[in-house]
Amino acid sequence: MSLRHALLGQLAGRPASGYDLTKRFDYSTGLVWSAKHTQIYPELLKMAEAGLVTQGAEGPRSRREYTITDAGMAELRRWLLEKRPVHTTRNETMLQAMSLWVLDPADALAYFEREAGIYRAALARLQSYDDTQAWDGSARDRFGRIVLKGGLRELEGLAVWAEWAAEQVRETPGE
Amino acid sequence: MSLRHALLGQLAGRPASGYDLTKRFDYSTGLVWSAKHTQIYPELLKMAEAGLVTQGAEGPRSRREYTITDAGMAELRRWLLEKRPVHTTRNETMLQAMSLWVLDPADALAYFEREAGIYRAALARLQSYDDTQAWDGSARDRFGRIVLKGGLRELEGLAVWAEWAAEQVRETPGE
DNA sequence: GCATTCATGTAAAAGGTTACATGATTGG
DNA sequence: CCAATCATGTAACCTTTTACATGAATGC
Repeated sequence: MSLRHALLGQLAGRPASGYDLTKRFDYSTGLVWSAKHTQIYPELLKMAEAGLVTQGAEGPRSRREYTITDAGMAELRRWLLEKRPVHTTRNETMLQAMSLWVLDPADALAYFEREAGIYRAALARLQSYDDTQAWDGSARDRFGRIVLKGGLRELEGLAVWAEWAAEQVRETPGE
Repeated sequence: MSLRHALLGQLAGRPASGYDLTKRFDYSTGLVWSAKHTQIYPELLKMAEAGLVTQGAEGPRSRREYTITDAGMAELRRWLLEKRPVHTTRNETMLQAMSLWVLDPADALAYFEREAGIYRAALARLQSYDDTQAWDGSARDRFGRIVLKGGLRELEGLAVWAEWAAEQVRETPGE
């Protein structure tokens, strides 16, 4: 139930609505975990039922802000201390890359070049997000920064890999 | 429907049984995509119905080998050429890392140290797999090697990141 | 003979995506 | 006034995991 804990982690910082949280899953949090609003709204309702969050007063356009409770904070801590993270990764680019030998080398080359471009663009986008962030020295900020640096490193690694892969295909075109 | 194409990609190299494929998802293929036998067996049956693979004669212990058909190869190529890979990643370690500021610094430090150890161990395991592989010069092998190098790079990046994160926590222990 | 590995499946539950649906507020 | 954005939700479907279930062959 990682989505629940992802939401608790966000709400531990400050109260937020489902809409706010959805937007965050589109950029900062989404770097690391993804979720759609169709999954977030029902989950927040269930979390309120379970007493992990409380619904505040309704704002304009029936905006509902959720605040984490003591029980919610306790559950978040329990998850961090007890639940070992799952390390299985899913990388659809690398999954496709494994099978590219069935294509013409020119198509495989185009594949890696396109992917390299996508990774470079994502890297540039995240870099500029990093640059525009006003980092205070709070603990929350420091850990946010640690994760962001991890994301930057990861994207750069993938970009370099895709570029190297393209080079490999270029160097050995025929069988 | 990535599982279906992951299986087609494997079968494009040589025929295999559900059991063989399951084992591969535990190490080589599993680096990039994961699946359990409970998902693989029904999927192979559906793929046979769809004419993408054919079931060979039964071996000992009702072992069933599947061979890719021309239609299966065509579908694999179509997927590689037309389906853009999904780039959303899920990294539960980084998801937890975002919230570690709610814990005592000592617990956060222990978290990163443990993760660094896990990544180093996974890296060593994959490195030795790489070393023991007898790479021929075939196209299939070359692309397999490209993906393996990508996996090594990724794991090393994560190990270095976790070590750096631990260092960050050590350097700024209090608020 | 017995433990391990090989080998295949089903069913229920959980997690996640896509399609559908609605309405309020803000800014130009 | 009108477009864009804010804001919330349901239902159907697909994907993935967990639990249950069974039996044959191999190696010691």
